[in-house]
Amino acid sequence: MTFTVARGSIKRGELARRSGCNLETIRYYEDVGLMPPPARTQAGHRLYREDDQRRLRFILRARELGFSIAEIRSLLSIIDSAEYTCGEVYALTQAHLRSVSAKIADLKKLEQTLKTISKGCAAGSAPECPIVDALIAD
Amino acid sequence: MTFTVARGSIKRGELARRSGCNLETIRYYEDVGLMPPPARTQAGHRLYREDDQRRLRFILRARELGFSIAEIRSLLSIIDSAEYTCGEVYALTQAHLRSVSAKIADLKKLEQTLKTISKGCAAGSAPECPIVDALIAD
DNA sequence: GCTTGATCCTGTAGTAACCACAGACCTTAT
DNA sequence: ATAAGGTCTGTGGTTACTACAGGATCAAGC
Repeated sequence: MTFTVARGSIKRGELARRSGCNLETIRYYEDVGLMPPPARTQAGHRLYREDDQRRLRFILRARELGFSIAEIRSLLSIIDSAEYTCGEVYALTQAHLRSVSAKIADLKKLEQTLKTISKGCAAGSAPECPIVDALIAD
Repeated sequence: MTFTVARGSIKRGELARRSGCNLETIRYYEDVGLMPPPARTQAGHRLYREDDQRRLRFILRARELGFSIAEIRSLLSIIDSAEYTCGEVYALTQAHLRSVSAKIADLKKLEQTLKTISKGCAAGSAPECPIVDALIAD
């Protein structure tokens, strides 16, 4: 007896190839509840449809934009609710934007400090190092 | 029989309080080889001296500046070598500075993208969301 | 019908940099 | 003498994956 895979359905390896996602990561997203448990073949092989592919694309893009798994879970649960409003998605996006901006500000301060403490350094062969001094000082 | 703790030596809790470091983190830094195994009391309680405190301050400051444990290990091994030269420390610092600057650049691009995709959003109650569209689009 | 190589399955362990807890032991003060 | 608090060790949890190991299944060729 032969079973044919449902029209348009693909297995995990193919989904990984198409999305550029790591094979194991797809299973991970299923484990943490971002991807729904997919249909299976008789033998237990996962079968993904068009909308699974769209959902994975969404997740991957959101990750690229620095959203955490928890944030994406929130985004998806909003979107999954039959009648989501754009305002909720907007609010989450703005919150994330604020945290990104804050991180940039922090790193800039850090960059400045690193520049300052390395300024006094001749990078020479002398054992006196203003960088080390700056790191030890309180 | 009574043993008195060596003059100036303090135990882990006191070191944590003075440095602002978490108690367990001190043990962690010992485990990963940033802090040397300290002297112990008869009962096995750790005893830290002045230079241990300086070393911990160095580590904590370097962490604040975003150096990884591995980077700090390198810095410390340079400094620990009897005759280190300032040039080596300088090189590591510059490398770190470059990676910080790169991270800033990345985050700025991200910030820009987030601003762009949320610009078209009215944050209204309509179920059409340009943010979601942007996240799904490839 | 059978073999071979690719793909798939599951569960587990590893990564970075910690933090927190349990259960035992020690110290200090009353 | 005892109670409170500090310290010890080992282990498990966190985030977002990635990488196996060992076994089952699939597709193709002979």
